[in-house]
Amino acid sequence: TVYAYPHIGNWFTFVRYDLLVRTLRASGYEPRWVMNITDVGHLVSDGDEGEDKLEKGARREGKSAWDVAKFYTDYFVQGLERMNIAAPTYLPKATEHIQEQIDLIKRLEERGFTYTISDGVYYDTAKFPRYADFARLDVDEQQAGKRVEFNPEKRNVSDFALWKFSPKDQIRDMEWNSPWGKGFPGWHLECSAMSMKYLGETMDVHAGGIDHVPVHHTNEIAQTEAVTGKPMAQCWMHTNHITVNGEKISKSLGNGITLEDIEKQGFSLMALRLHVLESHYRSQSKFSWESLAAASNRLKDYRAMADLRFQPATSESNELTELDYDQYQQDILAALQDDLDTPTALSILSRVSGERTSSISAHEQPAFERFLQFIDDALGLQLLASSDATSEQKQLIAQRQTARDNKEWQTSDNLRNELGKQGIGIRDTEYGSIWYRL
RNA sequence: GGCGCCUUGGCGGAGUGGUUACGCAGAGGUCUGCAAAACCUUUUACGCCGGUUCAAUUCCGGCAGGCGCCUCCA
Repeated sequence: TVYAYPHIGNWFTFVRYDLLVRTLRASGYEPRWVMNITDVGHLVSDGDEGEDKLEKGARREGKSAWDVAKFYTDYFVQGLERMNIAAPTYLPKATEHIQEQIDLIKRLEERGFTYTISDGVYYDTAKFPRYADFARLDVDEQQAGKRVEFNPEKRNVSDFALWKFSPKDQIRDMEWNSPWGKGFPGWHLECSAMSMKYLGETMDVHAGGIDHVPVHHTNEIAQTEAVTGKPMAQCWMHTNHITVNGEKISKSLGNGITLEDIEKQGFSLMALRLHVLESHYRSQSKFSWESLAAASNRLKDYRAMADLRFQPATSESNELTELDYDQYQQDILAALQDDLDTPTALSILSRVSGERTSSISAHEQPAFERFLQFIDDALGLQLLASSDATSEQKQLIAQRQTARDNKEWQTSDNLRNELGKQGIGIRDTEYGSIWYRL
């Protein structure tokens, strides 16, 4: 929903979707990935009756709802790129599929699943007997109105709006004509309408946050399956949430850390990405600056390993034990294919980086580079994004070596400092001087 | 009130009925012109109480604590 800046909890989830796509690709599939943009507001009851998040956001920022949606949509798409999340095949917008949504309501209406009350057209969940099954809901025991005022016109507590009428005394930025009156679609509707358009009546995998199980996904299923009579998805993937200081992230708690905050603290977004992979998507995991720093250091090791491809390779005659990179690759892929077990995948990668700290052999270089390419494809850590040291820097390294050979320590240290200013560190190993990025 | 989840070493985080997860951090050492890095060694685990079992962190029950959902939310 594009009404505000996404926080890191959102990005955790998006990275996990990305891992699914990358794992499928590494396994020989070419998934069609649809990520829908909710650019028409949901109903809220933050005490502002008749307003929704987008309209509210617009008023807050002194713009129209359309401007707000566009602004945050653009920001979101850029964020996907910044986090190195594979580009979805389709990014359909709810506002561009109003007709499809109206058509879906018509089909539901024909089948007798709808009824109209003063503020909109509703879905009668009692007409869909399997309604509570998906989330194992105990609808009768759920306390209606405990947190939100219950609309007494609704037939059942769990009934939800398919089409909301615009308030009589108000002109909304976003509203459309429909057979039932001027208004706007309920927010569960777009997912059913757009998924059927782009993925057919049954999709292979439907992903989403764990929080959506009881309401949103339940409602999606009710809408879609009432019309198709087929399962909406073969498989559901629900990502758990992260907590910050033991609490969930929410705007009201003011702990919504953004990508900008991450960078402001001096961390790269790839460090954040690695941090996401360190926990399993089903687990509720914790975010802290300390653990992000740990991930950042870990990434530095991986990068130093990747940069070995620029260093002088050792001859084949030395004692460096050859590694079976293909085997490591297979093991990592197997871990990912096992319910996206990224923690295990990383433990294998760390084993390799622990073995390759100073040098690689000329003989294994091609396999090593294939391995790095696989890691970048599967995990998206951009290890191959770094470039070689410049020829000037390499010259300085050589000069320093000469100075050391002549025991001109002052000169040698000066050169090391100079390289350090350029972000290049030097380590003197048994294989010679190796540079790495500070 | 209803539904569900969690509790692992300094931090993060996997996993398993009997065998090192992994990462980060800490300590000591080797190496080094000095560093850095690397390498070696090292410290502390499975909330509490019962039960099942030859054996439980890993299964069962209870207790304590924490969290999530039942509003929009990743």
